[in-house]
Amino acid sequence: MLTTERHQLIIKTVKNDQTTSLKRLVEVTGASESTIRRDLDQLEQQGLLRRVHGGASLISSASEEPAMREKVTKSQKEKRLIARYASSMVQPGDCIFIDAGSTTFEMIPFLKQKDIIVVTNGLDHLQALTEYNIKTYVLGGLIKSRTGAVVGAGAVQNLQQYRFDHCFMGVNGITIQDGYTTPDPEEAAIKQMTLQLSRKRYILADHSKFGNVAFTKFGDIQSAAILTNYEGPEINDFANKTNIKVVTT
Amino acid sequence: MLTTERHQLIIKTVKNDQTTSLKRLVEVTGASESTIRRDLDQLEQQGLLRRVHGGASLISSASEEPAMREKVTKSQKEKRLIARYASSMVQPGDCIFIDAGSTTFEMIPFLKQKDIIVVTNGLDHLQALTEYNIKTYVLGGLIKSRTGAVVGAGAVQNLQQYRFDHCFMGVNGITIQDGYTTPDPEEAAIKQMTLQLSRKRYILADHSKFGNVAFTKFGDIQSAAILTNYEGPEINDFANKTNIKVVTT
DNA sequence: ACTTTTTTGATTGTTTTTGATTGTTTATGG
DNA sequence: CCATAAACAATCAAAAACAATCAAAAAAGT
Repeated sequence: MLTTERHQLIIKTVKNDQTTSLKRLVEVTGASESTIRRDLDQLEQQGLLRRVHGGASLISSASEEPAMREKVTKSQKEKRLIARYASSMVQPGDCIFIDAGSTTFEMIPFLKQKDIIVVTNGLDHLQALTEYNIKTYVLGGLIKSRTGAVVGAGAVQNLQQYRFDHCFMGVNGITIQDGYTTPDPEEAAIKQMTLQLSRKRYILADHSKFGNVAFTKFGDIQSAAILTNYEGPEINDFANKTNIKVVTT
Repeated sequence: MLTTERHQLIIKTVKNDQTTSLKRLVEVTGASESTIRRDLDQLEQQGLLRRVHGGASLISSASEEPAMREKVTKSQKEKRLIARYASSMVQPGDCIFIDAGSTTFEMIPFLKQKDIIVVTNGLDHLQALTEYNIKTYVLGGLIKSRTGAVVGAGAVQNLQQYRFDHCFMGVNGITIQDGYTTPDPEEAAIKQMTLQLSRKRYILADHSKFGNVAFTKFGDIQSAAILTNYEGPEINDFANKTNIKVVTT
């Protein structure tokens, strides 16, 4: 049986039974426990079901959109890999900031049951965070409708009441010369302030971000550590300036 | 039987019987007393039922708080009618506060192209507001995952930087004696502060809210105008205390 | 045909869940 | 008020489920 076939079968079974035991899935598919566990991990990552002790259940909310969830793109896989590594930096009890953006969004499933406090300016993140029962604060301020991010002077001010163990930021451009850059000055202001308020600072950037320069700079290279999957030759130049972790698997 | 399944079964049984003995739950689920006790602990923690000596009962009505998605379909037509009238109070250029909750949510489509600024503490409102291209500020603070509302001390503080032409609030209970009440003290604090910051104050309440008293009071009857579809005889008593508009069509 | 990569299932030790047992608290009837 | 029984919380060891690891099998690439 093909992996994708098996995934389909699992989803179908869970949909049908509302909640299904791992043993039953082993029976239905004929695969081993290990394989089913791996499958459930993946399917949960894709938001198609929820793992529970002993099996799997439907996603709690009625927001099940079987066809809506598109297939995982390549860049999404890269982002998820980086996000997974980033999440491993987070320890129980930490207070962290998660920036708006698609890369940082991928961190959320990996933060489940970490017993942490999250502050974010990404509206898309909120639903996911609360669904995973993660204690979440939203930054107050103007909503930039195009990106679903909270920005503006009020947001910067609101931010200053918090202090973070870690912050995880997205970025649009990284070069040695120009540091970290992003198109929107409003969002840059948030990022800049967040960097100041955090003990440990991480930039999440897939390979496509390297060598680009966007409109607004929000930090020098050395102002944060870089988590990436970029393996180009210039990596060493960056490594001389700051911590950089290349995530490959 | 999976833990999740058993939890579902317990909730279903309690909902059905209003109050259930531990022994009965042992029979129904086939689990041991110890397990059921642990389950009840957890479910009580989640606010889904209340433990009593010998078993469990439904959450008492005063602090009951139906989850958001249950509320939506209930008496949506009534709410929409009230919400439409409420929206007609809003003039171009106004800055308004829209409270979290299903009734106020219905206002949003009627605010399209009004050229206004909206502040809200309802996460569910945000997506709708931005979709209608309404300039929106979100209140910063802790997210209460059950209702999707922003609450907490930070939120109250954050609120104080704003002043509103109008505020539109939901409510759980209205009586002459006890004024406006709501189950959650945290949300009540937000409502109370909002009332202070607004020039014109409106409570949106369908008929089911009249005569109820919830746990926390956030205002006297005269502290806001009431918009409702309730046509009972006591309406005149309320009318003596405050402005009340009965929306019928 | 051979190497490399991916997938799979078995095995490991660890964590979570469970039911029995303990002694303590609470309700109730005399 | 006391005695008694039921309900309770706390503890513990067994069982189930788990994540992590590894080598074999399958698939893909050369």
